[in-house]
Amino acid sequence: MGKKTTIYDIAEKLNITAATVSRALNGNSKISEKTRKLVNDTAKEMNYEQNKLALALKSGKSFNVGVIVPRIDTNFFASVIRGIEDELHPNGYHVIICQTHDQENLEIENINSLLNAQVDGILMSISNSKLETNQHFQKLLKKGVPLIFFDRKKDIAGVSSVTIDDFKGAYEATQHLIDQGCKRIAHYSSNRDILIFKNRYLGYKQAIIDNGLEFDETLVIETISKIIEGRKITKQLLAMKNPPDAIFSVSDFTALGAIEEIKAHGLKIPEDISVVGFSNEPFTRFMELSISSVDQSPIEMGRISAQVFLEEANNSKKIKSEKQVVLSPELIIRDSSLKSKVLVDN
Amino acid sequence: MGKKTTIYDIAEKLNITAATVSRALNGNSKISEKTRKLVNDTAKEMNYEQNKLALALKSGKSFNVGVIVPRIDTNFFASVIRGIEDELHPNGYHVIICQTHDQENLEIENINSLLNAQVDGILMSISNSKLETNQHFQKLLKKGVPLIFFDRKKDIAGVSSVTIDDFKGAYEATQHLIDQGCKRIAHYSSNRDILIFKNRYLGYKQAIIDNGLEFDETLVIETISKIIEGRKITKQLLAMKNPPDAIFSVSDFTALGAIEEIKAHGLKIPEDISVVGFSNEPFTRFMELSISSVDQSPIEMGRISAQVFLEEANNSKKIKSEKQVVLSPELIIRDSSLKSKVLVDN
DNA sequence: ATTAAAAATGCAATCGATTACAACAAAAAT
DNA sequence: ATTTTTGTTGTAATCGATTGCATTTTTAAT
Repeated sequence: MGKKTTIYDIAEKLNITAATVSRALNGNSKISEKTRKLVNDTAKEMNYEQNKLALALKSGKSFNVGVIVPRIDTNFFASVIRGIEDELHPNGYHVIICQTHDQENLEIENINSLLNAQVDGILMSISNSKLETNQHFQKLLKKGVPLIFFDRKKDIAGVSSVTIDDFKGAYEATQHLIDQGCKRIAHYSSNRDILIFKNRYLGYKQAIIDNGLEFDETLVIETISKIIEGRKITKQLLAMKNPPDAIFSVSDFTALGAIEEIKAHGLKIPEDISVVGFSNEPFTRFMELSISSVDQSPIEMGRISAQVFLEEANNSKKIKSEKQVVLSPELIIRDSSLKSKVLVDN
Repeated sequence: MGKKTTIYDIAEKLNITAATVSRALNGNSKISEKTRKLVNDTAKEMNYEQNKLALALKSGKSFNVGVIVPRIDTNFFASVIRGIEDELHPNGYHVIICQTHDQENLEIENINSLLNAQVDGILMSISNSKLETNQHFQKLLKKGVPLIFFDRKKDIAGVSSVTIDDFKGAYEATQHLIDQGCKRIAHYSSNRDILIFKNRYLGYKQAIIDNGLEFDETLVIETISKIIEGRKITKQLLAMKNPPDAIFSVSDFTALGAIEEIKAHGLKIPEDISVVGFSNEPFTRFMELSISSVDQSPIEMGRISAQVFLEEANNSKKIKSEKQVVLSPELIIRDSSLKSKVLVDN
């Protein structure tokens, strides 16, 4: 079992001091070319590897960052994490993943746990809960640990964020439906205490108003992102005396449920009812009837979040920079909402 | 900015030694009830939090484990990681994620990097490459760092693994196709240097032979897990003078490509050609034409991998236990391969 | 050949917690 | 009252790397 070699081992072998070895290895101070080469060579020869823990203890930096998401096994979050990883890894950082399962107590636990692990920063998407406390975030700020929100953010002074322009995404999706001739557009929403869902609602509403259509609050339904829920509420809508001729959903999953239910009723998509989802989950692309959706470029979101973190981490601690990056969403028009192919092809 | 309080701060305030504080906090030695309570109370009062880095340096344990996967943004790996997380987190461990992008050099880099970060163990699925070196794994073993393979494993003495019975999964899938009356079953394979793909191939072959069908090597095609590749090779197969009447693919993605291509040729599924995939990716379930597939229970796989790690980590280091856990796959029969619904419903 | 200036290296403390071992106190045994 | 035992706490080293300051060596200048 190979005991790890330390700088002391190298020092001993070379009859010099660990301090010299350290400096030589780091190329920092003024060390003679001769000993520098000597040290580097013997280090290689002895298979020396810097002990990051000792470094971390001394410097107070662990080169670990925490990432907290509701769950990891959805394409969106997995992709964001991938983006973060891709950006951070070349910079020597490692990513520690935590899941909240959308429970705020787990969110608090995770933050404490990561803090305890001495992470250099935390990137997170807040959990879906109505609790109003910000204590755990304040704790981070007080300790000077960089905190970056992505996607699901909260407006907190001193906290940077990377999101997409949800208002715009929703506005464009709705405008697109209107352009297709739709007049009664339903909106499948979610917990509007969370900014992204609120903004999507507002974007939808504004597009309706700007186009001189009637805004009907009964067509706005708050639900959760599950296929079965999409079916349920669609069934209810279709039973109305005056059912909608389009659906704009904040979730691809409820959009899928809607499509299933609409088909089950023998109605045609997009002719009778057009559907647009949100998130551009992979499955929307290769369905038999592909689903229009709003892309959030999750990998990009992850990369940028990581960049924002790196900036804050490298900044002189004094300057509390707060950066709000807003990415542009991209409406992906597919079968489920495209009535007039000719118009687009031209 | 709250400077973290250390055991020295507590010691100073209480006019005792840091050693005593440490002992009191850990409840280990024989410390008088009085001082123990006193220490614990003031610790709480001063918001003391143990510095894990110092502990890690002293003990050599970081309570971090590394997880290496080809990529994180696929449902299978994301789900495995979720299982690992769910199991490890309650035990005080954190998970550090690395991706290889299926490049062996990155695999080696990641291992070194994790080793450098002093992880207490590594759980991984090997990268898809034909390189024959095991040096980086041997290095881990030599250092006594527990290594656990999941899904994509290699047979290395001293390394535990958690996989599914790929042979069985493939055998059952093929048997199912035969039961449906298929006689010429193609097999979309992948790099068979990787055990899981080799075993799926063998399971497929055995089922063919056991049922007295002709085994035709030209129907076995090695490819990579992409929709477009599935389309390509399917196009070739359909151009044969004697095309297959079924396809068993080691990947849901190539299976999807096959389905697209078959439809494009005006053939019917499953009547003309039946299709079964592998992995039970979420999209297979809610396609218009749902795809039969073999479920690998990824979350379970992750959980068990984590459990195996915990056992090894807690074992007296001397005993080099090697554990091979094999989970049972589950064939999920859906539209793409079910010709005779009546038979099943009865 | 001396001395001043510059370059290279050593010394020792530090980061925060743990733990043999020593030392002291209090209680028990003689 | 003295010794032994037991129970508590202190001392100091350790984990591995970094770094301000002191010291030595080398080079340049007089």
